[in-house]
Amino acid sequence: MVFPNENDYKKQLTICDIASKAGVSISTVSRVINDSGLIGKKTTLKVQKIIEEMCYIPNEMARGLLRKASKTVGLIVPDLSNPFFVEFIKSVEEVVSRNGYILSLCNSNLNHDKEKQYIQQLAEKRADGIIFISTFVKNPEIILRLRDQIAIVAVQTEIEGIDCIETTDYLGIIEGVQHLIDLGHKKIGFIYWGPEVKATQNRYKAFEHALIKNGIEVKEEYIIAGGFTGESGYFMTKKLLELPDPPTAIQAGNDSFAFGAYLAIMESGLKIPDDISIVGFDNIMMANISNPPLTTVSQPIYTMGQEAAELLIQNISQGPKEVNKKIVLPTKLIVRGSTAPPKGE
Amino acid sequence: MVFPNENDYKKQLTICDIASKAGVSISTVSRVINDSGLIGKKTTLKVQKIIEEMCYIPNEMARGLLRKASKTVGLIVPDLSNPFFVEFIKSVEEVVSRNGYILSLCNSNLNHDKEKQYIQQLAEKRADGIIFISTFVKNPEIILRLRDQIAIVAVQTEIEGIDCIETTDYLGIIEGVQHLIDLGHKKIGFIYWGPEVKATQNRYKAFEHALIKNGIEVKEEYIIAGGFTGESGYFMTKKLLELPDPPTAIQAGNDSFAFGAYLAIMESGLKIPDDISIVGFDNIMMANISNPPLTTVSQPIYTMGQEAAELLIQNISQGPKEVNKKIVLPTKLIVRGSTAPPKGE
DNA sequence: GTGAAAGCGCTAACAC
DNA sequence: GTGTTAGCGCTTTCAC
Repeated sequence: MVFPNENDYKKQLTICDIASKAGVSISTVSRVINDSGLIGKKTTLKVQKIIEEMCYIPNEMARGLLRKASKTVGLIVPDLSNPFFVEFIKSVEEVVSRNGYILSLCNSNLNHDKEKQYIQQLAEKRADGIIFISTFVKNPEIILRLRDQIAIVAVQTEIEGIDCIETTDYLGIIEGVQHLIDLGHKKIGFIYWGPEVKATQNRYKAFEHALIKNGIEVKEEYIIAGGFTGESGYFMTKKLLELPDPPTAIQAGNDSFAFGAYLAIMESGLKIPDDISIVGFDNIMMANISNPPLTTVSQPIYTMGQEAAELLIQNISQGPKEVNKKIVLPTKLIVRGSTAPPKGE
Repeated sequence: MVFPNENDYKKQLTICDIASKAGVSISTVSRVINDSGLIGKKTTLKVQKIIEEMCYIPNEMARGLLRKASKTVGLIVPDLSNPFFVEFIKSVEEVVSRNGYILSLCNSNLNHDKEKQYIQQLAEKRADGIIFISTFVKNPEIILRLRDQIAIVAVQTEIEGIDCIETTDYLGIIEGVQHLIDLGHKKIGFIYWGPEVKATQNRYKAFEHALIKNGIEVKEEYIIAGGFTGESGYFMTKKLLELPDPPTAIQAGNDSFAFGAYLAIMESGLKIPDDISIVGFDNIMMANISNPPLTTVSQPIYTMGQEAAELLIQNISQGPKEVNKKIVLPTKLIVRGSTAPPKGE
């Protein structure tokens, strides 16, 4: 180690060093840094020059302690291997950083304990706000209690008393399934995360709804839950294909699963959409460039991130409100090349 | 607003509240929280119960001010739309969070000013460490100066005096290009970020080297730089295809560009690999499931992230060392379906 | 215009 | 075992 004394490393310049070097008081330096406009031009210039020369960097922790703000917002996502969340992160990061905040990224991996631990950590760090997307939230009380200290926005996760960004995903799934039915499909599979995740539970109900509305029996073996990793779309589809009477079409709970399905189908020697049709959900970038291009239900990913971040920042500056806000964004079916009538029609 | 007085919101419980409620001193509470083992069982239990009941959350900013540690590490990436970086982030996040740190994600978008601003912000927050990957780093002095205060690890970016994680990417590109040459290609295009980014500059040199070694002329019009957004692979390839005598094969600087190339080629009605061969670089997940599967040079993405994070954490606890460490990880050509001999061979 | 001084919430000697 | 006290680096009244 370069420094024999552990404390020499980490010895940082403080406002006092600048003050004494400049021959002024620390309050003067502080005022210059925060350009309060109260300090004379000459002093200001002198202090600024010394700060520059000595490479002084203000300590945001000390500042934050006093101001009760950390200029940090946390973002808790369930799965980094799903491009949908990455595009969401990207748009949140953009807004947040433009407003001077830094993003703390927390990947819960759909693990409830990890999620809880992250919330605790963010609270200890006194994050100014937290955005959740598609989470478990088994214990909403934890979040509700934080609400008085930390601004919170939930995306695709309805929590009583918390502002949220939703989409018309219920209708979206119905549209997707209806498209399949209109093409002539009757044996339709559904692959999704599972009922534990609020965001997808809703989509399952929509799937059921669409079938029932069209007088099609809901077959339990066509519904596969439990996709908690990146490749689960692949495994869920394999299960579907191994069925004695496999479905002729699959509605996926998200595009990531749809592409997992692509792989399983390619492997089994079947052709999309000739042998089997696929409808995705989200409309991630890849949906457009895959082969065949994916028919999917689009969600306005970019707008969702933007709205979430803007709402959060607004909440940070205004404190908790009495009525909680809910923004609903539209979904839309986009027909591309992965859907066709079933064979023999 | 719920709270008429702005200060009531944000009023947080402190160690003092707990102490007075428990009828002990604040140091006792502090000791219980940090389970120093010095406090009697009965007192410990009593204090813990009160902390639980009152939902007290320690203030990490106050703690950090004293301990000179923020339990935060920053990660600066150039482009979130490239899956390579996302996989990298994922593996860094995993290691970092397992060690009790929180990840501050900074997307520079290959913008030099933004990168600089992020570094400043992370320094102000007193991040315990920073990981850079494939950055500009126009002014290494800034980083070098921070080195005494903040642990730093650079990935695919050599900076004098900074620990780094490299791969044999020079050899990797040579292997990729050699594969193309061995197949019979002589007209080979190269699409990459550009010479400003150190990580890719190196790959360009390797490309040149491979051609020269085989006695093939380096044609300037076959080398396209300037891919700074997600879709640039697409645009760069279009330029290549519009040439009067277009290349029969393309070596891409990364897989993201390779898939942009796929799109441009599909659009122009050509077939991969029949009409044109593509070699990627990175071996992102998608390379395996694309159609055709992408021949590419793999980098051990997951290991790179892991090694970077572990090295950083080690540096954090040990302080700067005299000799800087350099870890070199292997690349490997993976031949899949996107390469074939040129037409008419 | 500028300085002195009182904390922000916490940890860690140092006492007893 | 537990309490007292002195700061960590900064902002912000309140003086002058």
